[in-house]
Amino acid sequence: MTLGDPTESGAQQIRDAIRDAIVERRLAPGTKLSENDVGGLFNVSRTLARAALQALSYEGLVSVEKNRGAFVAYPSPEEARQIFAARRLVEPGILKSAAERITPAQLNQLRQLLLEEGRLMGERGQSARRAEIKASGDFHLMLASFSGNLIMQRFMEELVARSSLVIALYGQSSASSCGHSEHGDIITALERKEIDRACDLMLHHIAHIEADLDLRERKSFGLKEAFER
Amino acid sequence: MTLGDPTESGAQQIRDAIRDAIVERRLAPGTKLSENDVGGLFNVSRTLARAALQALSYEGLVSVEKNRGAFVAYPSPEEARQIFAARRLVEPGILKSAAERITPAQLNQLRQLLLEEGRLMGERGQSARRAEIKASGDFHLMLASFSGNLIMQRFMEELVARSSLVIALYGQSSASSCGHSEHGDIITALERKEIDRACDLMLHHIAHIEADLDLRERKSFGLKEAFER
DNA sequence: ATGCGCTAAATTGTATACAACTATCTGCGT
DNA sequence: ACGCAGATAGTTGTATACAATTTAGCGCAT
Repeated sequence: MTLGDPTESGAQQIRDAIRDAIVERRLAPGTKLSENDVGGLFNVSRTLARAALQALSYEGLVSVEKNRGAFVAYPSPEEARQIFAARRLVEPGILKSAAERITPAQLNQLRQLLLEEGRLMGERGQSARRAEIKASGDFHLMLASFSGNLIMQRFMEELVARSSLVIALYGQSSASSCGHSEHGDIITALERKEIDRACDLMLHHIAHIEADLDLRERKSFGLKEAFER
Repeated sequence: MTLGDPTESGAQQIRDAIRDAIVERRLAPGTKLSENDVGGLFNVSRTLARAALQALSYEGLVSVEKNRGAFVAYPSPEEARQIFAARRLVEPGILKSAAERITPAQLNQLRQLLLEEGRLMGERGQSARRAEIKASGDFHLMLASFSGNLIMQRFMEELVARSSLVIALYGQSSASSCGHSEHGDIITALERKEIDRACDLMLHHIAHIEADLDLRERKSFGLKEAFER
């Protein structure tokens, strides 16, 4: 996706690794992320670990409490509501912008992603489930990248990542696959240039995801288990 | 010296101070911000200076180049266009959300801000001009805060701050005062519960600001600027 | 002068050291 | 057993030290 810097700095790599772990739910909300442990895991000093955690806090994925340390964010129900309100507010506009400039090749990319998503839906197991979560988010991110607006793209990356946290906390297990057919419907509307309909479908899609939320407790992996393979 | 929020860490204070300086145009785009200088200015070590600069880079106000240091962001014309595209995409939704929950007291706050803005417009001098810029941005930020969505509020803070940079670079001098009456029109529409009209006015307002920009590629500095620092 | 290669100075990248704070444990008194 | 003061260990906050890289300066050949 972003091929700006060929060499990602140390802290950025760590940030990305932890973010993936959070988004793919290997790290549960509320998990403590001590600077020593993080640094130890990646064989770097606390300096870089700390920088990575700070970066994640700017994205809303980690909350750092003064003199107490960093934790995987544990969004409140109100926060969750605001995250989805933001998505409802923003995604139709992104979709519209993307629809105006989308190419057949890009439509094909979306179809391909949908296929992959469907394939993963059929499989069982934690790892397939994680990949499915990621693919589902990637659909929205790909649309954002097609909008041609890097700022909105980055904002969507933040919203999708935080949504994953919310779903991890409050989502019901069967919910995540619900969106699949809706993704397909949106693509179809895009192919037919029915932009308003696509926006409408998107709004309903987001509403459906949100409607499936409910309070729920999840058990967490420890930090070490999340990264050892 | 400052007996502010004790939870605000040193790095955050420095970040806020530098951000204010950038938004109020006391620091010109492209200005080098060396960690030593920043630390020296605030009597802290490079550690905190670096953290503050990193934070600002996440907000898009500072660009850090690997092994080269941090500079006040110098948004390209394309970046400028995307910033305003993002605002057009987002602000109508924010306005709508705010309109649905706004109270008479809050409408009054907006009126008050408008008054202050008008007062500053009359004055001359750099400092009044900076205050005017700030007040103009505060109008949009206040609306965002009335939307009740903290995430959108933070996003708008970023967009308004970056807009200030863009206007500093590409704005024509007489332009910034244009928006004043439009702010008033939007408030009036809000008072009359004409939400769609308010959104329309907002879109035109943003378009007007953008239309006043001279988005020509200024790839190279003038010779004078290139050597002074 | 202009351009090139080299050395020296300055700046950033990362690790370590120390200070400040928090959390945990211990031992005592009740 | 319970609660609490104080010691102890562990964690974070900040400063400093060292390594890696860039930038600036200088001499030299063309």
